[in-house]
Amino acid sequence: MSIDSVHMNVMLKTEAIARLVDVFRQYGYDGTSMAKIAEATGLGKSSLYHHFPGGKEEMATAVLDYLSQCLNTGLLAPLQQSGEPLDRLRAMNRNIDQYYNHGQKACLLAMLAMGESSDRFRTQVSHILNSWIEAIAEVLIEADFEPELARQRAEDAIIQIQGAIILTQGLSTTAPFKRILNHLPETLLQPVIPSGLL
Amino acid sequence: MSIDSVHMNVMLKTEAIARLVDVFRQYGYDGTSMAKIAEATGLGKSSLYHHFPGGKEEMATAVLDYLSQCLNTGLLAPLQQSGEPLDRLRAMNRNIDQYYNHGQKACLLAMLAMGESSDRFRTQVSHILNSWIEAIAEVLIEADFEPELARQRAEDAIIQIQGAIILTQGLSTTAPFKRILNHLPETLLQPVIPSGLL
DNA sequence: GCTACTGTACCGAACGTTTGGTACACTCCA
DNA sequence: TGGAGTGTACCAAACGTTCGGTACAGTAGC
Repeated sequence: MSIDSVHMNVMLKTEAIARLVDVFRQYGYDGTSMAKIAEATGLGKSSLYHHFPGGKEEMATAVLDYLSQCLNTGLLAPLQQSGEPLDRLRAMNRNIDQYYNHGQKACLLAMLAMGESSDRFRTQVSHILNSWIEAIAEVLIEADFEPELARQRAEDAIIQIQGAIILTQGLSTTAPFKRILNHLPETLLQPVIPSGLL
Repeated sequence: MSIDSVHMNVMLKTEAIARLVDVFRQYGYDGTSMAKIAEATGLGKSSLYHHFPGGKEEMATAVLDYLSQCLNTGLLAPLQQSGEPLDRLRAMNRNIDQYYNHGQKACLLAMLAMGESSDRFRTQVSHILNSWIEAIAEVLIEADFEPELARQRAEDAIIQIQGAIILTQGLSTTAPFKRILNHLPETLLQPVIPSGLL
């Protein structure tokens, strides 16, 4: 096998995986049939089983791996650059808004975290969520928050993003998602209110 | 048909529906097969079609109707009673914590709001979510919040609950759900901070 | 009070279709 | 010429659904 063919394979396979992301997150694991997979990738069954001997489950696993990589390069990288914490959080938000199409696109993590198939992908889902949370928490720690509070607020960020997606889909309005995303950076960096003020 | 037999039928059918709630919210719409439905209800497949001529889709619809009724009697009723707003919100929270088993049980609304089957149940899901939001908003309006802000905070409550369920399932920890639920009543009633204080 | 009829609840078995997955011969390119 | 990749045909199993039929309670007519 030459270097070129290796590159070709990787290219084509990752492109197929990239197309599968949208299929799985639109229909869920059970709702995604081999017919839909074949149509989305333009590949026949035999080709699919050639690239993914493990079948449907391996495809979903590959999709999660791909998503984890996208998370690192697209979402977390901006967080780890230099600059004001507020600016870095806003950069992440722009990517989130684009990726989820203002909350109209379902979240694959949520689809696989809930439901029958949850056990199979629990490890991967948990890993991706933790990476995301920790990346946000580190920014908050840099902004002089206590590590414990930083972790809590980072979790809150994910909670609000995921919840906003559900509400956006359930109410067929992008308003909640946009509002949450707009407030998120300032909310995360909001100073702790001394209890004496209340 | 006698009165007794009517009552028998209604009883049995709603009991079947009650059992189906957990099946649908555990496996999702696509993941719920007629075999699982038959097992959960103790009825044969053909008997199910006697009660639900519309098949699987009618069963899911019935489950959503049942859930809407449960929401009104179990969650919203405490909100509409007399008493301090804070106490009423805490009463709702206790029911939520119990119903979702500390976030370990998936939310059927979320399962049906996302995914392939979303279009079929959009109307019902939207209606249930709106009822829930409006019930919370009314409590906040009674607590002297502006209607617009009350609606926003009520939406935030649902967002946080739904997001917390996802995170709880994704991370296999009930900690986020418990923390969110504990803070929720106070957060909802937290006075608006004059911008001059920041 | 007996009979015939009706409606409801339920079931086993089968329906046709789709599922995820396999076997194998073929092409293409190094 | 040999291995990677693909198209065709195929499989058993499961899918949601329908069929024909049984059991039984209630009702009406005689």
